[in-house]
Amino acid sequence: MSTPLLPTSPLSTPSPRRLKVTTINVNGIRSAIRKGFPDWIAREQPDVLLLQEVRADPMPEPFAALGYHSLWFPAQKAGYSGVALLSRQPPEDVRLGMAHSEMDHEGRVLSAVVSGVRFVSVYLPSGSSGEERQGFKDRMLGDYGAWVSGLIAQGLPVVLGGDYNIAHREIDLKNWRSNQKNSGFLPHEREWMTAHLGSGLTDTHRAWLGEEAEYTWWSNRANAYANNVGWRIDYLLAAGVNVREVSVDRAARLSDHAPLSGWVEVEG
Amino acid sequence: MSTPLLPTSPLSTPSPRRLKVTTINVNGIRSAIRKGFPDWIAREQPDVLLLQEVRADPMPEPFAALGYHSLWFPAQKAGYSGVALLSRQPPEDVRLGMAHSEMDHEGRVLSAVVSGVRFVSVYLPSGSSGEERQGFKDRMLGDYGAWVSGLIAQGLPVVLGGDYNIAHREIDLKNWRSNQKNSGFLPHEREWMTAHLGSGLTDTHRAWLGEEAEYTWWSNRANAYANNVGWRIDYLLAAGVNVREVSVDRAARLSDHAPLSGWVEVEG
DNA sequence: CATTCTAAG
DNA sequence: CTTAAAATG
Repeated sequence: MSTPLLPTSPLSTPSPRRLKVTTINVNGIRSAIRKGFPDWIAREQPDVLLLQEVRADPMPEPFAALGYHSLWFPAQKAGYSGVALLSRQPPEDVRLGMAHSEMDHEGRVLSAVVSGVRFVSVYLPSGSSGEERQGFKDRMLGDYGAWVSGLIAQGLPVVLGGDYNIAHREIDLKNWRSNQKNSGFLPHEREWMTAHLGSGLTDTHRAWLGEEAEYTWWSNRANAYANNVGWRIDYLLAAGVNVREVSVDRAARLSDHAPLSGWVEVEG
Repeated sequence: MSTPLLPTSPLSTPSPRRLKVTTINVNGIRSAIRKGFPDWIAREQPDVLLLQEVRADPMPEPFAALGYHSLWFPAQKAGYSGVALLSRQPPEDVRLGMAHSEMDHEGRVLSAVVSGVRFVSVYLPSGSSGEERQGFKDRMLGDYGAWVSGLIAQGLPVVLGGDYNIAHREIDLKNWRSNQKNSGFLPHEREWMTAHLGSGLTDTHRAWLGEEAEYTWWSNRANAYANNVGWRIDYLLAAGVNVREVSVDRAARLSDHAPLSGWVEVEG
């Protein structure tokens, strides 16, 4: 993972040619740790981890022992939301939040530069608890989309990983017909997602895996996981950089979401 | 457990000559059920069960299937306190509470007559969370003591079972020296207990088992149970009736308290 | 259905 | 340390 083939300036940190990135909604970092998250990390060796719904205050820390720097942006309300970023290399130009009081009070966006790529961990609101939160979600989509456009315009390659709480297309959930009026598959949410991708982002999962139905989240109710009644609501989106070998680890069972990983090709 | 040896009037319910009574602080009836309380009941076959800290709203009901009538007196605050009485025979002259708004809002006393004996399930307040609750406990001790005296004066035999949150004597807790300033072993609490017993009640545990150190509660902290660092704060007290074969089932592990049982000798 | 936090003991 | 409930997903 170091770069023995290329000369590096004496002062620069040795940079890998490619970085493995994983995004996962952990639905409580404590729960994920109990379910073997540290072992999973030791096995999979991601260079960058983007976590959502950390829901811990304070953040538990078995990650330093695994060799990671860690950034953590909790919600103001204890036990709710919160995102984190773990990286093997020291993160640079760290930004906690997106300079948006409503999003930032709920700990929904955190970003930092690793190996010249800006990584973003994002957890977009759920609208499933009712009208009020759906309205909030809708407003946040607009503001977040604009913020991402601005980020891309800054010129650095960008990798966004997180839980968008939106399935984009019919292929992205098991029962699309019965969910057309449910939050997460509403027509305007899908249209927003199309526009978001249109702002210069690649849906790397689709780009690598093609038109296969593959999900990243299964409800805890009924037997959704066993019956593979799932939704693809977690994304790894990229601008100005290639992400290859994208994969969903359906078997991990670290939370109700599956980890989504890929290899980011960085400048040597 | 029926009374084949004595003639009964045709209209009366057949009465056993003696009743097995058990008192236990279940620290959450749902938790106790998970830990095998129904099996314990099926094995031990108590005729009357006096439960404290039921902490359920609504009361779960696997007890009808075991052949029990059930009475339940919850606190106003969900998930807090609450007492219950289960009996094989239909309970008579049921009294929910002790006509004392503070005690009754917290679901601390419930009583009913079974086989001519008045059984009381009582959960006296803990003072361990601070001054305010200690003050409350102290006031309740006075009022409860007076209420019991009145009950005894009514002439029916009385069996009181419950969590008093007081260890009476030095023999009643492992570390009496270090606990002399802690709620549950304060001098004035111990004196109240002496006076309470003096109002005509027998501490049936001591009467049957003598001066052996035996506890009914072990803190969940540290390794109190394994090290038998316990307190005797649960009692089976009797007035006007004999209770024999009193025993503590230390091995039951249905909650942080042990069930305390005895045989009540009733009129045939 | 699963999670964390809370209050309480 | 353990519990039940609350809020949230």
